Amino acid sequence: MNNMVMLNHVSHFNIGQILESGQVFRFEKISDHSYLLNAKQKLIKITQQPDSSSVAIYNTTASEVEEIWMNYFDINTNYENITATLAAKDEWMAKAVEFGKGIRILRQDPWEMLISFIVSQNKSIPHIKACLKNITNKFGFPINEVDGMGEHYHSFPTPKELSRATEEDLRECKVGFRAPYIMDACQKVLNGDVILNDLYIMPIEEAKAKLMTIKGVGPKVADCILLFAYSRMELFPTDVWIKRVIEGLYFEGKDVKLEEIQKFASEYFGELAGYAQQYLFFYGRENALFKDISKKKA
DNA sequence: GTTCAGGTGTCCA
DNA sequence: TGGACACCTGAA
Repeated sequence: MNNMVMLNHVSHFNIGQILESGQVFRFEKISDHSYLLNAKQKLIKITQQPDSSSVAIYNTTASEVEEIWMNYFDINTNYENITATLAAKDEWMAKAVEFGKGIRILRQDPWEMLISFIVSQNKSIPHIKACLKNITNKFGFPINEVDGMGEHYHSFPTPKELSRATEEDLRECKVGFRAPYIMDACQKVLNGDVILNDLYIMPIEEAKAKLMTIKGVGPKVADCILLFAYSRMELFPTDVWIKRVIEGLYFEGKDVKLEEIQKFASEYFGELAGYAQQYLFFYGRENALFKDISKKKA
């Protein structure tokens, strides 16, 4: 792959941690320090040596980096204050931040996040990735080939492209009972019931309610979309993993209602709740923290 | 064979 | 208003 652009002196950037923290699905690890990332209708390879502040992006140009990837990777946000503030909360946060200090919250495409997190419900991450690959292969258009990869990659289908899919088509992509949800999302976006670009400036509760008019979008999926596409950092998407971690760390392992966890996160982490969620999720999942709690309670 | 996975819609008290 | 329960699918 040619056309390499080097990013130098990037702090709080670890490509492995960024991609493995559960916010993005269309990537592959291709070697120890290299990842292939399919996003923004591009295919790039990213290579970063351990603990290096230099990041090599292949198959791109300086102007693309300026126009697309700087924003996508949120390079201009200074994570120094964010990590320092969160680490000062308590010793667990300090550990979580230290463990995932190279995490950044990406600025991804709202439509792709909408479909991705509809698919994500009640699925494991490898399965989510497989379903999204099926969908892109079937309904996206081919993008540039990669040397020696022997595989064609496809862009994420637009609402119009995906609206061609029948329920049967979608079930062939192994999305199961989520097929009608995807069709409803296509329809509401295409007919203007939900205008994704409007959500950037909409009050947070209104934006969330708007997303939840789509079938298959509940509070957790809406929070993920608003955090990972719209950078609404005050949100704290609460899934089974993060629920266990919060219960384990801050509620003595007791079963706590969703609302109570959200209330706690909002009061304790404030505007940084979304970042805290990412650090805790990554820390909790990589270390399988409190994985047994739900079993013991049952 | 059973259970569980980054939840949500539906039904019923 | 809130608590069960089912739901595609496939991996463990």
